[in-house]
Amino acid sequence: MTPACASVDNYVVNGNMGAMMSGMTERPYHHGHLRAALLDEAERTLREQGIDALSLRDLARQAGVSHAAPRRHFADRQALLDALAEAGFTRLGAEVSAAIDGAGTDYRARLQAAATAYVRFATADAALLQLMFSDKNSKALPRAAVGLFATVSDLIDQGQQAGVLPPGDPDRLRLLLVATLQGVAALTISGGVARGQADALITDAVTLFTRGDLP
Amino acid sequence: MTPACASVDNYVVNGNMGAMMSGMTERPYHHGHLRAALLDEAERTLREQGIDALSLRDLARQAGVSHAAPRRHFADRQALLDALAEAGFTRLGAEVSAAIDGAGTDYRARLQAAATAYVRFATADAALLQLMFSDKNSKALPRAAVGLFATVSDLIDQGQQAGVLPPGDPDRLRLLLVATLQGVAALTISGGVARGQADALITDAVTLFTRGDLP
DNA sequence: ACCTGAACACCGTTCAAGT
DNA sequence: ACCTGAACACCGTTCAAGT
Repeated sequence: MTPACASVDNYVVNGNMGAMMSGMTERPYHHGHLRAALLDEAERTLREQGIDALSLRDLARQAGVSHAAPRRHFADRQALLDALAEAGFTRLGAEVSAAIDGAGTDYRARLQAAATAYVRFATADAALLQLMFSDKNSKALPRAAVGLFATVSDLIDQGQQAGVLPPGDPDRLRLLLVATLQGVAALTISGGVARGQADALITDAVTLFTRGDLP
Repeated sequence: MTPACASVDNYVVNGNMGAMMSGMTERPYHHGHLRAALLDEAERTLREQGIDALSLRDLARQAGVSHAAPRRHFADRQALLDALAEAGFTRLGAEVSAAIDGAGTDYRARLQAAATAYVRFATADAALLQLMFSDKNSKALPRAAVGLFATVSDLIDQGQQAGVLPPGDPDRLRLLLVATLQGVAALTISGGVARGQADALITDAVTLFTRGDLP
């Protein structure tokens, strides 16, 4: 469930307020994992409570450090958000890639699997996806999204070579596909479409791109 | 600094005439237009500086009232954002509708005009569009977006009757079209595609939906 | 190198009181 | 009915100082 920060998990601060007020003198903390702990906790807060609930002071509190300590690892709040977005792109790219690899050889099935993985990520981490596509990291986006775009590009190439996708500039087709997936995700997140409708939308999009007959 | 409140011309003062003095008086503000002035200024701040720069206290300051005065008209910050989103949907619906009406009789031209109007709105008011499709107003969305959805539904019906759009469930086709436009807008806003690319993307989307040949 | 504690300016929200 | 002023709790950011 929680990616990143895998090998080092021995600190386990089950942070709650009163536990470290007084009494036992547990202060060996230099903490050691502060950066990873902050990112981990931030990702969960983002998922469970949205971006408005994400506060540097609160994260520091939950990590058991002073409110100024995060400054060593993130210059400001935006730097933390940028790091979250970057990690999000890496994970999204990996999940889409894994979905394609596990989808067998039929091209439509592979395309459908990629689209489904994308929308699943979007609904499970709506706030994160919105952060990833925020206009604030227009510069950081391409750097972290390279893997995802490469995966989709390969998918486009395969489809065109197999004659299942329409011919034409593969870059434009890739952008259109990503845009469509992003739009389906956005509408699903915003409540414009329900869950079952989302699956139908994905199917329709795949059908449209592969020039099949819409139902 | 500026008095703002310029484009407000159809508010109605219900039985509060005593507060409005004839002649130009600068000071005796009960203000009279506070709600409209706040919305006006908020929309501009949103456009020019983004949602993070939108503060109730700042809006009150610019309107020349105390920081607690907005409370009379908006229960909290979220209520203001909801009102902005609702007004946004109304305006977006009107602009798309006008674009279609002014696009002549050729169906592809009408579809292209609608798509262009949508993306133009999205790039001109990026923060507002993100607000409109935020997951926070999942309930308020359908109410205000009805006009827009009806316009797009009409467009779908025309296309299917003319045989230019593929047959099938018009509701699903409408969702797919809106999702595609939303995705193109999102990618354009986030900097994933440039301006000229956006136009090409729109053209490709229209071509795909109308089953023409992609370039 | 990493972290603390105090300080500053700002914010949203509440509420008694003014007019 | 509409608005003010003070108050509260919270926030991001900065900086001298601790270890």
